[in-house]
This record gives sequence, C-alpha cells and structure tokens, in this order.
Amino acid sequence: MHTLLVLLGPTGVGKTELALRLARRYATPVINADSRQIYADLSIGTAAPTPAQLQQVRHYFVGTLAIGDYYSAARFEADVLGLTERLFATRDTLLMSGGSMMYIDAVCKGIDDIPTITDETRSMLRQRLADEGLERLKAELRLLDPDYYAGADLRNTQRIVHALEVCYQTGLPFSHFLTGQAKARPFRILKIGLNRPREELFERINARVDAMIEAGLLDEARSMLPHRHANALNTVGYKEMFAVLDGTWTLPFAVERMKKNTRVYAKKQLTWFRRDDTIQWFHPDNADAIEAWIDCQLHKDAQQHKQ
RNA sequence: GGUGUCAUAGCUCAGUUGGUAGAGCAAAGGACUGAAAAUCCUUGUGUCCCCGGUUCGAUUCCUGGUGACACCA
Repeated sequence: MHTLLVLLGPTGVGKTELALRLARRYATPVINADSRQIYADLSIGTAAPTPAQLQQVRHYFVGTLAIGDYYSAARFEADVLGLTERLFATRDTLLMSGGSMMYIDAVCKGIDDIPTITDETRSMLRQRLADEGLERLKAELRLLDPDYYAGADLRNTQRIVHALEVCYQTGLPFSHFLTGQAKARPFRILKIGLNRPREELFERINARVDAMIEAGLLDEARSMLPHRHANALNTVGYKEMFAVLDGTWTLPFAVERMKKNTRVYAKKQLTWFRRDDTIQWFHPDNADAIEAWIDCQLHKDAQQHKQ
C-alpha cells in the first residue's frame, strides 16, 4: 500500500531538519509544501532548504518558479498528484513536508474545481472596487450569489471580490462550485505534526529572524525591488525589508515587526492545524518516537493489506 | 543618612472630584475552497506595592513600611 507521510507544523518549528532525516530513513525525496519556498531567489527570507541540504536529498517544489509566476494551491494539488503517481511506481512511501496549510489540504483533501480567473476579469473587478467601493460589490454579490453571501465574511474584501470574479467569469454563482466534499486519494496519508511549547517556538523564530538579517536578507529584498508587487513578495520578511529600503522604517524596527509577524503567522498555522484531528503531534526533538510511530503505522498498513 | 517624586494589565503609561479601572504595544482565540507567509474577525479581573487609619464605602485621602528613581549630604 502506498503511503504519503505529511510532515507539517508552524514556521520555525524544525520541519526541514527532520524531513531530511525521515527522507533518508524511508528512502524518499521531499515534496516541499511551501507556497513561498517554491519561488527562486527567496532562499534567505523563506528559510528554504540550503544548497547543502538540497544535495543530500532530492527536493521537489523548492525554487522552481520565477518570482512573477502565477501559482496556487490548486496547481500544487495537480502537480503533486502527478508527481506522486510517478514516484509511487518505484516506492511505497513518500514524504511531503511544509507549512502552507492550504497547499497541504489541497493535496490531502482536494480543492473544488473553480476556474482560474483571467487577468481581464481580475483587473476589471479591481477597477470596479476602486471606482464603486466594496458596498456596491457586496450588493451585487448578494444578488448574484445569495447563498454564498449569507455565510460570507463581508468585511473581507479579497473574498468578496474573488466570489464576484467567479460569478462574472462563469455566469454561475460562486457557491455552485463549492461541494464541500473531500476527494479520495489513491494512497494512505499519515500526518505528523511538529510543535513546541509556545515560548520555545517564539525564541526560535526570533533567533531565526536575526540570523536572516545576518545572512543578508536586506540585500535579498533589495534585489527583489523591481518585482515588489508580485504576490510571492507579499510575504513576511520582504514587506518589512521594503519598508526599510523605502526609508519609512528603521532596520531595528523592521526586525521587531518581522519577528512579531512571523509569530502571528505561526499562530495562524497552528489555528488551522488544530482543527485537523487526523494529525499525530510530536516534539521535533523526539525523532525516535516519530520514526517508531511511523514504522508502527506502516506495519499496520501492511497487515491490513495482507488480509 | 536627609529631601522629593513615583509604585495601576506581560511592558510603557492614563485614570478614578472616594462608588474596585482603560489606552498603545505585547499576547490569546477564531475564520478560511484557485493570491493562503495572503486576506479577515474577536478578546483586557488586574491582590490598582504592603500593614493600618478616616469613611457607609479607599486603588484614590492620611500614618507607617517596602521598593525604584532623582537631588542633597
């Protein structure tokens, strides 16, 4: 039976290190589930696996996109499913590791088939938002998709606009595409969650931000200035460095903001993961216990398979 | 040693003409369907430093203590 091991957890908890160890033990490459590490030239600010680490174990989805490239959770789902189909041909166990909650869910549960919005529709709605305001767009969504509207987060501009984009582009209500059904996968999924006591996690995050600055994050951000409006750079770390380069923030202030925003991000990840009761949680220092648990699960799978 | 100022949320502070208190930051919780490191929502009980006094009632006024800071010796 094929098994996808999914190593997940908040940023800075220690996924990268442990992924290398598990990858060696189970003779698998690492499928990286990180919506920012997938872009090239963001290695410092996204704490991407280092060249040395990349040499030890084959990684997929690290630094493979150019900064302006469009990508999404749905594309990740399709790409990973294609990849796993190929890789499972020659092995039984694969490892995916990362912290992008929606990317992980896209692979594990699937995402409903919603059309990709064209640039034309997107810029048209953006223009209308600027010209007419959110209230007008909300009123329109209420008419076009009352079902979605009833449960929508009406203060979240991004969501309202996206729902309208789908309505306009397809001529169907946005909610028409939402099935709420998890998709079946042709492999077993074992989720291993990594977490630490909050204080410990925050200390690691703060230290890692200092290390990023030390490693030249400001220069990395400076080299990205021509692309600063790319979605990939709407990211903790780069936003703060851009403010420094603009002269609106001092570096020490930006560093504090970056630490704070990274902590907030880690909390947000934990909030998302918390409601997934299929995750088996471990402290990252407890690698032996993690391997023992995985071995036990794989063994059980094998037994069930025989019967 | 003397004099003065201060002591309130994790931090910096405001405030209560005496009716047990609130801002900023930090923090905590939540939502999430093709931008998700994005986007959005919610949350402040704290011996108001301690003992006593005055008072119907003290975090607020008074005595004493303790601590911090400043100045004078």
